[in-house]
Parts: sequence; C-alpha cells; structure tokens
Amino acid sequence: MVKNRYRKGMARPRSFDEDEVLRVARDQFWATGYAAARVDDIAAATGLGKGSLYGAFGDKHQLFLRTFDKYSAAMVEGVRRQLEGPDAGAYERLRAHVAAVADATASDVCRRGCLLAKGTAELSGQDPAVVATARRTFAAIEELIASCVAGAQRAGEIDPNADPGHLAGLLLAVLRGIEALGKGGSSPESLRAIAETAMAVLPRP
Amino acid sequence: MVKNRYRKGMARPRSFDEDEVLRVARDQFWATGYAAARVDDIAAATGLGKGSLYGAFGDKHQLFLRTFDKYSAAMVEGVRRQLEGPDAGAYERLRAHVAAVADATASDVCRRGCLLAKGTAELSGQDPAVVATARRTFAAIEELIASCVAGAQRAGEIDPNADPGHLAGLLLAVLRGIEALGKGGSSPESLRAIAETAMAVLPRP
DNA sequence: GTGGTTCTTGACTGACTAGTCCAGAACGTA
DNA sequence: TACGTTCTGGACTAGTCAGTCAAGAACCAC
Repeated sequence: MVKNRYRKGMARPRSFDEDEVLRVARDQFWATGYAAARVDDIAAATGLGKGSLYGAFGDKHQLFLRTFDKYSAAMVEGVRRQLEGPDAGAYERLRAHVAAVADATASDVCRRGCLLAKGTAELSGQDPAVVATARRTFAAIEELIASCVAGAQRAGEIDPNADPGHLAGLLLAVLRGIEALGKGGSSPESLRAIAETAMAVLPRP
Repeated sequence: MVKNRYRKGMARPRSFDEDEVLRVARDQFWATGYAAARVDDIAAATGLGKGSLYGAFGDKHQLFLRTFDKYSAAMVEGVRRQLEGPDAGAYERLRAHVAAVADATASDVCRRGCLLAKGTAELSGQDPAVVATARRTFAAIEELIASCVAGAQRAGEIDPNADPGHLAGLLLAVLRGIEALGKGGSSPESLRAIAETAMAVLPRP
C-alpha cells in the first residue's frame, strides 16, 4: 500500500501513524455518517493537512472504505475471540456473546451503534463495495456462530438434530436486531430480555 | 396544520396535494438518506418551487420528520392489518407476517430497505425526534406482535406458559435483523430460512 | 554538503446547497 | 371589478465542501 522503498536519496518519511489516522477518521464517520462527515473535520481531528490525507488515502470515499473494512475485520476478530474454543464451554460462550452484544448496545449512551450497521444502512443502495464488505462480514460471523452451535451440540447442550446453520442465521439476525432496536431507543432491560429469550428458545437435547 | 380558513377575500389555494408531495419527498430521503438528499431534487421531483416547499413544510429537517413519522405510522398500520384478528388464525398470521417481511426484504432489488431503519441508523445519534419516533413505532409493533402471540397461546398453538412479551421482543428483533441483513446483501434463501427458523423455535404447547 | 525523492501545510478553486425573497398569479368577497 | 390574502416560481445569497496545488520541509545516499 505505502511505498517504503525509495529509489535514490531516501525521501521524507510519514510523520503520522496510518492506523491512528484511520481510527480518528472512523470515529468521525461513525459519529455523523458518511455523507455528513467533513474531510476538513477529519483533517483537523487527525492534525494532518488535507494534502497529506489525500496523498495517503485518496479521496473521502476511499478513506471511508478503509475505515469500514478495518472496522468490519476487527469486529469479526472480536467475535472469534469470544466464540472460538473447546466444545465443552461452547454453549456458555454463545450465551455470553449474545448477552455482551445486548449489554454493549444498551450502554451505548451516544447511540452511535455499530459502524457496520450504520454504514450499510446509509450506503448499501449506492455502494457495492459497502455491500460486499457487509456480506463478507455477516457471513464470517454467521460461520463463527455456526461452529459454536455445533460445538454446543457435540457437548450435548443443544439438540443435535437441529441445523446449526439455521440456528446461526437466526442468532445473527437477533444480534443485528438488538443493534437496530438499540439505536431506536429500546430500553436496556428489553434488549437484555431479547438476548435471554433468544438463548432460551434454542432447542435443548 | 394547513390553514384553510381565510380571513377576508379567500386567498390563492394550494396547487399541490400535501400527501403526494410527502410521498415524493419520502422517496428522495429513502433513496439517498437524509444528509445526501437535496432540497432542489425534492422540489424538482415534486414539481414545486422551493418557495412553496419551504412555505408549506418549513425546512429540510421538518420535511424529513413529516415523511418519517408518516412512514412509521403507515408501517404500524400495515403490521396491524396483518396481525389483528381472531385467536383461531393468530399463529398463521404471525407466521405469514414474518415470512412476508423476509420476502419483502429479499425482493428489495434496489436495497433501499426500510426507511425507519435507515433514518434511525443515520440520525439516532443526533436527532431526538427520530429516536422518539423509532421508539414509539417499535413499541407499537411489539405490542401488536405480543397480542398476536397471546392469541396463538389461547388458540393452543404456542406454549401458554411462555411470556408473550418476551417472545414478541424476540420476534421484533428477528424482524429488524432480517431487515439489516437484507441491506447487507444476504441471500433471499437465508432470509427466508431465518424467518422459518424463528417460527420453528417458538415453544409449542 | 548536494541531490533526488516524498511528505506537509493551508490557501485556493469551483461546484454545490439550504434557505430567502419578491414580483406576479390565483383565488373569494364585497 | 377592485381588494386582501396566500401561493408560486425561480433567481439570488451566503456559506460550505471536496479536492488541488505550489512552495517549502525532512530525509538518506552519495
């Protein structure tokens, strides 16, 4: 991405950390959405001049996609950390994850929600790259949930006759629904109740 | 809202239908989101001059809230029509409704999704009026689902020991999740599978 | 040092946008 | 028909925004 090899006479090096700039830019897009975010604000927040920003990342759209992809990848990694593990604790990990999403959504005071959801809602109709990232991310998370469900089935905590893919799809929908309802102002208690009910209705052996 | 009583010498009447203008404006906001929608485009699409638009509806924000509230109210009415009725068919109405949401989301080619979800995702962090409308709308729909669940319980199609409020909350989350996943490019089949699985896991008597 | 390269800064541009304003149009009443 | 009122259309304003550019800064190899 960035050329670190110089031909002759090494040139002036970057004075900023690319990841840090992406984090700050992400927060700007996150707070206001893509269309309402201002490149001038991002430049000010990062302390960079606009020239550096454009030189390093291209235009506003490319910068957004970078932050969006990075956020989505980090999200998948976060889910992986919460769900992967031995069959023995699979059901409990699943339960804890669903509860954690509800808690995080409930305690999101500034109601900025999930950037993946926000970006997808705003841009999916106009930006195929956003749709592609969203689809990839949802598929990866669903796969992680399905693996965890299968582990819980092997451990005898979920009905082994159920289709783990179907249950994973349902749970993913519930998670995304909790996120959507949270942004709509649902109470913390009702979000937590949804998480508990979702686990309660899973078929036991 | 609109003054139709004139004091002396009746004045020039509106040459447009307010509902029709709101419909067109809604489609503009729906297609691009709030921030990216242009008042000039709305004026052009409605055929009105900007003066008339501002005179009748105030500014862009007020116009959006009008379309947003109207959309939300219509949505609640639509759900009511699908769910209200005698206990006998309650379960089937519920099943049909969940399936209908999945189908509608799956066949939304232009991926514009639900305006309530889109508007809430974009503006909930900055606009209390949007949050208020979203909360009210979600609460109304959840209430309708809860009534339908209770009917299905009385009809002996859902476990009467289950809490209808909890099941309604779960189903509402699934519906909003289907909508979110649909905008993320999930396949029609997987959306329909989620709808079926959600109904399948409801506790039977 | 000197040269060659890339990075930085912020003023600048051109396009676009929300909102205003006003001259004239369209009405019912007297 | 003349009047008072509200509606209409679109030109206009003031401000905002994404993106560019040029002059200089920082760096290493030689």
